[in-house]
Amino acid sequence: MKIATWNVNSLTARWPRVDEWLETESPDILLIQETKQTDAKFPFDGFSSLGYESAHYGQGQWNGVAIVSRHGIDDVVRGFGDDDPEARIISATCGDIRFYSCYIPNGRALEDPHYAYKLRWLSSLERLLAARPLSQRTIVGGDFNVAPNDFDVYDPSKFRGATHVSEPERAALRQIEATGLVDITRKLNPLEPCYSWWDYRNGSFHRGWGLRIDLLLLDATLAERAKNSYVDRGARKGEKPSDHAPVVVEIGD
DNA sequence: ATGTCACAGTCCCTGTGA
Repeated sequence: MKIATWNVNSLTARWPRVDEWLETESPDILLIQETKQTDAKFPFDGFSSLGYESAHYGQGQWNGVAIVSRHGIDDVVRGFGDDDPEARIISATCGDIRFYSCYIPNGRALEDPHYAYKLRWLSSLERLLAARPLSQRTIVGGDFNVAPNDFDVYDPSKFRGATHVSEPERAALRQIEATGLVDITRKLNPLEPCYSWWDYRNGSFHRGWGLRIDLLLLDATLAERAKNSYVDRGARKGEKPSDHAPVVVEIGD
């Protein structure tokens, strides 16, 4: 089983790259964030042509999350079931695994109301995941907009006082992991940074100025079966790339 | 370098978000 998560930064703008990537890499499941389109615009037929079923929680101009699967999609749930107006989480069962595709709020700045929203949102995610059945095989993937540790940041000195690295959001992420989930890319690559996002500005990608903020969290059973995990940096190159690269995990039977 | 990309509306530029 090959599973990937990818913030595509507009599926409308990125469809040629997503189409090409699915043809080349042929993952079993792709978790998508920032589709930035309504359900009416979502390319269900395009995914179908590639052999995938898909489910989308779209909003329009901003946000939007999806699950694309070669193994069926059942029991789709959009949002937390609270009053959150933004389309940032969709979950579904594909085969015998429950998948969650998440786009955590950016936060903007520590003093911005959006940062408080980010912390509330992470708390909602923790509650949701803490309530899952112990027997449920689970994969949570997405753009967390949190770099778990300083090793996940190309130059921590440039991020003092910024979002993505603050202790409250890192603590919130640890609480999520404490429900029984493993950050599989870091577990399997303790010595490689594995950055997944590079700012479009400043030539950041070519300078290696990245952050690891896109994560795949696996329950302990799946984590034991995981063989390798990597960032597909090639997808960040070339014509009209997203500012994020796909993060992949391969799981044995 | 405050250096780019994508979106919608004010609609071929500007403001917002990332």
